[in-house]
This record gives sequence, C-alpha cells and structure tokens, in this order.
Amino acid sequence: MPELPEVEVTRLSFASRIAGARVLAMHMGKPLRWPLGVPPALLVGQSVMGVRRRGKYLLLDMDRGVLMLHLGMSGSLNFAPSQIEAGKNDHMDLVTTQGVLRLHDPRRFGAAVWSDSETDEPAAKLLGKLGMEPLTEGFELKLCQQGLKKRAAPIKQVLLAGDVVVGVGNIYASEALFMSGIRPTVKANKLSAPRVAKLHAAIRQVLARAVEQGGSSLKDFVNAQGNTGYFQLEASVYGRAGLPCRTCSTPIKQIVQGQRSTFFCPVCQKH
DNA sequence: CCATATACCTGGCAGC
DNA sequence: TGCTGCCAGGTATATG
Repeated sequence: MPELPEVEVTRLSFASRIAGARVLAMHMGKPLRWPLGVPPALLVGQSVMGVRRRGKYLLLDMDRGVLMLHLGMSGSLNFAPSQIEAGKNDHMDLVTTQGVLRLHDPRRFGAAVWSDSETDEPAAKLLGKLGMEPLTEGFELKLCQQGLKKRAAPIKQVLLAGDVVVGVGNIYASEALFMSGIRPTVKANKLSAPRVAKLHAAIRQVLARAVEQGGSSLKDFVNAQGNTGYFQLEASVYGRAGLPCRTCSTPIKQIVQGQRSTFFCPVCQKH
C-alpha cells in the first residue's frame, strides 16, 4: 500500500496533531518485522517533538531518541482522539496526551523500532544506505545520472532498490517510466542523459502529484484520519494489463521483474 | 561490489 | 457456500 506519497500523506495527516504530546502508555500486539528494541515503558513520559519522513520510514522525534515506524506492504496509521478497542491486526498503540497513534498492519511486514538517535543502531543501519529524497533540492539530476550509470540492472529494479532514489515503489515505478517513455527492462546504465532527465522529472511529478491527491487509493489506503486517496483514478499503466493505453490505445502489457509485476505500454515505451 | 532470489505474513479474489 | 491457488503497495538478508 504505502509508497512515498502514502507515507507522506499519512505523516501530514497527524504530525501537527501529535506534536508536543506526551506518551502515557505504549502497547504492542503481535510481533512486527523487528522487535521494538526497547521496553514500551521507556517511551512513557517522553514527548513527541515532531514527525519526519525518510524514504518510507516515519521518524517520531522523541526526547531521548527516535521511534521509527514503517508501514510495510499493508500497514496504516490511525491517530484518534481516544482509544477504541484494538482489532486483531492492530499491533501498536502509542497512547498520548493528545490522542492514540495506532499501527494497523495485517501482514506485519511493517515495523516499530526504537533508536537512541538517528546515527545510532539500528537507525543508522536502516537509513544509512537510502538514496536521495525525490521531493527535495538534494535530488539533483547530475547525481541521478551518476547513480544510474553504475547500474547494469533493469531501470525498474534500480528504482525499486531505493539506493539511488527513495520512495518509488512498485506502482509509481511503472507510472514514472510510462511518463518518461522508458521501457522498464532497459538497463539503467544504457539510458542517455536526456532520457534520465525525463525520468528524473517524471519521478518528481508523479510523486508530488500523488501527495497532492492524498495518496493512492489502490486497495485500501487511508491516512491517519481515515480518509482515502484518489490517485488510482488516474493510473496510466499500473493494474491496467490488457486495457487500452490512454495515449495510443495499445493494450498495456504486464511482465514480471524481480518477482514483482511491471506494467508498460509497448508502443509508448519502445525502448 | 553488484544482481538476483528468498523469506517474512495475512486477506481478498477468481475459479471451480 | 466453500475450497484452492494466486496475488498484493516492501526490504533485510542470503546466495551466486
């Protein structure tokens, strides 16, 4: 569910409401991807200074460290004024003076991890190899070209790997490649500079637009206020196998790359 | 170092 | 209705 836009929309939907809140209690349900790494009681009494995002991680800055949250494939957050009874897929409650932050995640590929600081383990290890943030000034075309030049893997898989640019997941990778007219199977290091420039712009555009739209509503995305997004309404290729390309009417193709589905138009994305 | 495969886990859906 | 098999937004880790 959550790629960069969904994570960012989630962040925006509760960051200002939780800022300044003091933790009253923390409850953990079934195990997530990694152990929290700290007894929940140690969170009690600390305040939430703010919420940042790095790639698809949400970073809750606390008095004495950072609580890192990841939504995995099926996670979502809810920030409600008061506590409601937890369902079987609710695996973390952070009860604060300003509301309850709840992590809901059926598949449990998500995570809640404590780190004494962003430069300590485990944060350093999890965040250390992440690529550029696509919606910041730091996402420079030149660095993008340099990064791709070193990679012989198909461009789609390089985008997903997240070590050149973060936040582009399986949906937006297909969408960005369609926007820039690039076939997903092309080796990253074979792309000409002008084509990388197109891709660079497309990544920015598709992610920024999805954030504006409130995130993807594919399947069941909701932000921390329970609102759905609208991106699904305008997907160009993702999930449209066999349907006519919105540009040229050629049936959209679906292939598998690195055990993930990829969608593209064989005519608009010739090479 | 790089590219690719594997593992984690549940729920929804198509097809029978 | 109920079963089976397939598929799903991510990414650390293992393997070649």
